[in-house]
Amino acid sequence: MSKSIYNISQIFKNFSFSEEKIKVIESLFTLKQYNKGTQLLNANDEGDVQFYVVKGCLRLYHTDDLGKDHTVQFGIADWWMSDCTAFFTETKAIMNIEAIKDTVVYEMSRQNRDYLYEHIPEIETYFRQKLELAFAAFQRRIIANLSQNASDRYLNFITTYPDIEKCVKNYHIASYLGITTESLSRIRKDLSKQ
Amino acid sequence: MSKSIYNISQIFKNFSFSEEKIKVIESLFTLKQYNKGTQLLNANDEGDVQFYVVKGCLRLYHTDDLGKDHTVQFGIADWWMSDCTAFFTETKAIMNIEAIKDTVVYEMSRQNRDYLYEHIPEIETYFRQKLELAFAAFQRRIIANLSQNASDRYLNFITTYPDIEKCVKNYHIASYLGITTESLSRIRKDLSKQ
DNA sequence: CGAAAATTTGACATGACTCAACTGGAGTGG
DNA sequence: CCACTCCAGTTGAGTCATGTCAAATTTTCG
Repeated sequence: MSKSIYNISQIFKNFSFSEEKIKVIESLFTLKQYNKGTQLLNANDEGDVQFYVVKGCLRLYHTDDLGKDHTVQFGIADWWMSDCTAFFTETKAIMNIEAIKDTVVYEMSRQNRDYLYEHIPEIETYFRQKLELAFAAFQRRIIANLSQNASDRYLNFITTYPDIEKCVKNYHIASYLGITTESLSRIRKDLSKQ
Repeated sequence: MSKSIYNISQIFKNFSFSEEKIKVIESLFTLKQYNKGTQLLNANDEGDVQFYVVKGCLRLYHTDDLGKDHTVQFGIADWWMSDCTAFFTETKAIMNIEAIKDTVVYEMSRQNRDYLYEHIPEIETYFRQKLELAFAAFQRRIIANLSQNASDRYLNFITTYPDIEKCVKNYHIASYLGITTESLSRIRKDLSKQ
């Protein structure tokens, strides 16, 4: 059996699983490599897969009726990413996921997740904790969206997620902040004056 | 022992717990009644309590530097409510919770939650599922905030949460949508013309 | 009924958008 | 090494959605 340079156990580094359990988990995750620009999920697909980012950067976004993109989340190393409405409620995807850098992921199907929940209870604890932190972060994002102007949201973003800023184009940041690229450009100009 | 008209088992209606387990759970939840206008949580409090709304309506909101309120969530019957950043990361509260109607809740401390996770694994499944749905809803809320104008967000809100609309003042809705009460008033006027 | 709270209205200000044009850099090929 | 193209980012002028502030009106409730 060939040994990958990537290892499942890094995902569950806070849990000490036996070799045996690791093997079970390994058999239910699929390691994949996507080139920059590749779509991993499209609206109306079955959204029955979750992605764990090992390396690179993914973008989760919604395309509205006018064809405009709106970025919901970026995903870099050690983040999980999915259209949660589709994945959790077993409906078709309403969002898209694309690789905005060459990216290595582990994919896990909903079916395999259910199997793991049943056979390795710690997995449920792991995902419960991940969800708790992600949900708390989204509550804070809602507050930022409601209470800050575009300039403050931009500053908030680049200080909260400096690692993401390095990966993404300005037009991605604009789409995440809910502003146009032109506005972001003007904001950056104003900030650089001071 | 007096029998309350409220019952823990309604919370876990999808789980069939033994009488014994129900008793354990019951001993770890505190039934409380709050009058309209009461603060259940204030920023800088220990945010180590979660509220399950039995009846009434709660509002989770953030107060910014200028003293303005921004509503993160409303909670009506069968919803859980907390400052998740505080509750999950064991930090001080950054949000406030108030009763906007006379409200009956079950309170559960973080400590009691941990006890339950350890002794009744189904509880972890219950909260994992609740979190999944709540997180998916927040992903959709982010999309709405990014892609819709104020009028569409208002229509979206009142059709998605008609039960909440009945409970809350227009200025609460405005604060949830991220607009002023004056703007909401004008939006309602325009919509009523058609 | 009367006071306080909530909502509406008007006049004006402003932050962000739109559209179009322009700049600059990265790559490509002759 | 230059010319060309493509993509990302910037700039300018005008517009629009929403905010601000003050006042009027309506609703709620003791």
